[in-house]
Amino acid sequence: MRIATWNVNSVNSRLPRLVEWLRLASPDVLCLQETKVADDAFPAEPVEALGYRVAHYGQGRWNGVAILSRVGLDDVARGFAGDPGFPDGETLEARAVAATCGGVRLWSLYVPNGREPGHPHYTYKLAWFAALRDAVRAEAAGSAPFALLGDFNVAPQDVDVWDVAKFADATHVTPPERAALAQLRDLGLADVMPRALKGPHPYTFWDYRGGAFHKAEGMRIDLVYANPALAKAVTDAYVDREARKGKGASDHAPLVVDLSL
DNA sequence: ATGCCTTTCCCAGAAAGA
Repeated sequence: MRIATWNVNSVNSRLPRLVEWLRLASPDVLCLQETKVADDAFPAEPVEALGYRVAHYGQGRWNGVAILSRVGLDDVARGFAGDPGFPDGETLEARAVAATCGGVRLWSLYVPNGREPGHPHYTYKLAWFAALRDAVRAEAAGSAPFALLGDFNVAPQDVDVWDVAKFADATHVTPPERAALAQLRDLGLADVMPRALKGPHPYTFWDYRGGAFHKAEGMRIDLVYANPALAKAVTDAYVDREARKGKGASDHAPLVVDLSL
């Protein structure tokens, strides 16, 4: 079974590349983030033509997450209890969707950016992590394979950014954000470390600006956090940086995990 | 270096991303 996660930065803008990549990589399940469409505007037809079913949770201009599966799509959950919302609990954002696919429980996550330390969005990011942890605790502890996949918007370690000195006073590397990841791992989840297809670092994101991709100025912020039942089944994991090349690419590359369940 | 690019809203330029 092949599962994958990809922040596509607009599913409509990325549709030709998404269809091409589904054909090339042939994942059984693909988690998408930043679809940037409402549920009724998701371009399901070309995806369904390839044999996938779609669970989408979107809201239009921003955010939006989905799970595409050709091995079943059961018990879909949109959002989670305790989501703090932004700017308040009256305004929930479409950042989490879950489904059970072929007996594997998977969450597609788009963690809030945080903008800058001390910003209300940063406070929201940390609260969102804490609520997510509580919401998935029981599923993670079960005997069935389980994983959180998506754009976590945190680089777990200094080696996960191209130059940590450039991130002084910036989000994605602060101790509270990394502590939020550690608290997820404390649920018994393991960071499924991908191999890089080129170079030493399995980055998953390169900014559009300044030729970052060609200068290898990337970040590993798209992650797969797996419980023991899933982690022990991993046979391979890699970042498909080919998908970041050329015109019309997302600023994120897909992260692929192969399982022998 | 207060940007660099890309996307959305929708047609002008702001907001957001990370």
